[in-house]
Amino acid sequence: MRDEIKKIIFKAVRAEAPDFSVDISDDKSHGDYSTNVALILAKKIGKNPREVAEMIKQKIGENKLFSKIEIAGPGFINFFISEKVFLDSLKKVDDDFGRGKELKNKKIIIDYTDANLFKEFHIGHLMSNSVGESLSRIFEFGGAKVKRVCYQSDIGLNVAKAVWAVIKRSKKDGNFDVSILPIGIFELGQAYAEGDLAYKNDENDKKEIIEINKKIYNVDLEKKYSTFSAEGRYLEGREKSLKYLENIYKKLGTKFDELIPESKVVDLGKKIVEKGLRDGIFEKGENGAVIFRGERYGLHTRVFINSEGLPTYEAKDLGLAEFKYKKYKYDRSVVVTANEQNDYFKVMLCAMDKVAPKLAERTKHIGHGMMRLPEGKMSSRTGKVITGESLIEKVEELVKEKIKDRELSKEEKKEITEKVAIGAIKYSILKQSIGSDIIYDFDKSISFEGDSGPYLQYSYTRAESVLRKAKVEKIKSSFKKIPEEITELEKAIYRFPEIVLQASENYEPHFLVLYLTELAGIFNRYYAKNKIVDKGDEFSPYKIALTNAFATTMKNGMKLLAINPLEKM
RNA sequence: GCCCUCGUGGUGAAACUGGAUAUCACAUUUGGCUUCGAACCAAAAGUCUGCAGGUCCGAAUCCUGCCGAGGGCACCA
Repeated sequence: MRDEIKKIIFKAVRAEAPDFSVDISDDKSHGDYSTNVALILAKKIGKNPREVAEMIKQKIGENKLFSKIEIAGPGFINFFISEKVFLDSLKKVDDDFGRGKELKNKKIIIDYTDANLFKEFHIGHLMSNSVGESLSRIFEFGGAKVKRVCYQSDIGLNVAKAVWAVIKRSKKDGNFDVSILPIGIFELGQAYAEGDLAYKNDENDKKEIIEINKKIYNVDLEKKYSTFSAEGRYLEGREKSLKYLENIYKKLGTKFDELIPESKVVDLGKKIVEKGLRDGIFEKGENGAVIFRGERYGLHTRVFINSEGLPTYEAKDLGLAEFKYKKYKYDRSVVVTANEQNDYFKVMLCAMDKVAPKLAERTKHIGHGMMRLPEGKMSSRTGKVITGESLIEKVEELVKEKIKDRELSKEEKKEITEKVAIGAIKYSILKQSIGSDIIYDFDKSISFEGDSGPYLQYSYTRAESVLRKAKVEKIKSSFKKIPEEITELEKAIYRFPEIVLQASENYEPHFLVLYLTELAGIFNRYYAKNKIVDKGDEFSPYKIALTNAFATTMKNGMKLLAINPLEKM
């Protein structure tokens, strides 16, 4: 509708059209949509805005889309949409309602979660996953072909540190002790912290870790190694980590098309940098490291190949981009990480722009906010983290407590517990704009009331419950008899496709969250005021149709957030 | 020291990217389940947007300067 109105205005003002906006009015008395075109145009041609608005209004004349056009305030033009428009759209609501075409035939590869093998899955990964999964679904709904990938670190100094500690722990008096095998995944997180500490504090340990790092770089994943070798320990831990992560992804509703291990892009990245070095894009710095002078572009210098001759994260990222492109020939590549990497990405993308401009052009980095503890930053280096799992478990406990007296089967309770908990967490992450941090305060950030995941789920469930009752009472939905005046609910449902588009264009799921929360509120108010299933009411079939449209819209929207709709809760 | 974010009722956020009377939720106070699910609804009170200037018909949003918080700045990812 917004575009429709824009077109109409364009037609009315001809070539004079300046850059103007058409907005959804937030105040009912200002109509459904409003535009500032007259204000901007007036400035340009030096006339009174209200006069200009009047002129435009005359030119638009009659249009069956609008029931009324008004000029208000300093010169806004307010459009009142005719009820027929809302009702026509209401009739079309189905599982595809909201589906767009703006990304039709576009191939998008999206990279998110990026958990590390040999480290625990912490809240940051949970955030990246929620954001990435939601964006993926939004892009798909907009018509894109989406490939979900997860770039997982399975190599590099961080891994070497963990492996070093694991080796140390599985030794007794200098020899490997079989009884200490195998290592649990929880120990891996601790192993990393331990290895990191040793790396900093002990020169000898540091040397050993660097040795291990080199060995890991040369591991052949297809080959078998002795369980007692560094390579063997490494492969075992790798296997365990992968399984552990797979479970979590499943619970969160993500199915990756491909898990790309860091080790796969190492050589590719190194080659790109070496070529760039010959072309003068990179240069040799102190100690023979290959660096990129970001200062030339207002950024900072970063090391791409370290003095040991090993590619760093930056080189690997170049390799990763090429790897992805070779495989998927994407039109757009989206990378979701925490915002602490924003500056890093600027430099890396700047370098990429020099060595592979086509890829850099198509790449978009999204830095999501970080989950912070009230007392400061979480760090896996110090072992001070909240794991994703422990958070989910904690929330599940609360849900269990809430539904313990409900008459539900054991299976139902299990499903509800899990889905409500995940929904609550996802909501709390997605409700604000992507870049801003969340202060992790357990009681406040994960809520079941008001602005919350369960609020959405509850409203949907309630609507479903009403529809079930309608079936029992044998009242069928119908648009034959429509009340004189339509309500806010019809209008709100109508807006859904525009909101989806807005979320897609801005890479911002929170627009959707805000909208769905409002939609749920409108339905709940409607529900409180109206008896929907009522044999004595001639409008009952229409109310049921409206409830049905609401439920479908809600379901479509929740799916885009990867929050599960529930029949019962 | 340099660079990048951000500062909005007591708390957490929003403001459709420069628009109309700054929204929403939590918490607080009050009212509503013999009637389709009260994880709900209704009502009250509470912010003129860190501070000081500037641009504009119009600023939470843009510019300048302070104050405060967070992040990043060569061999971690």
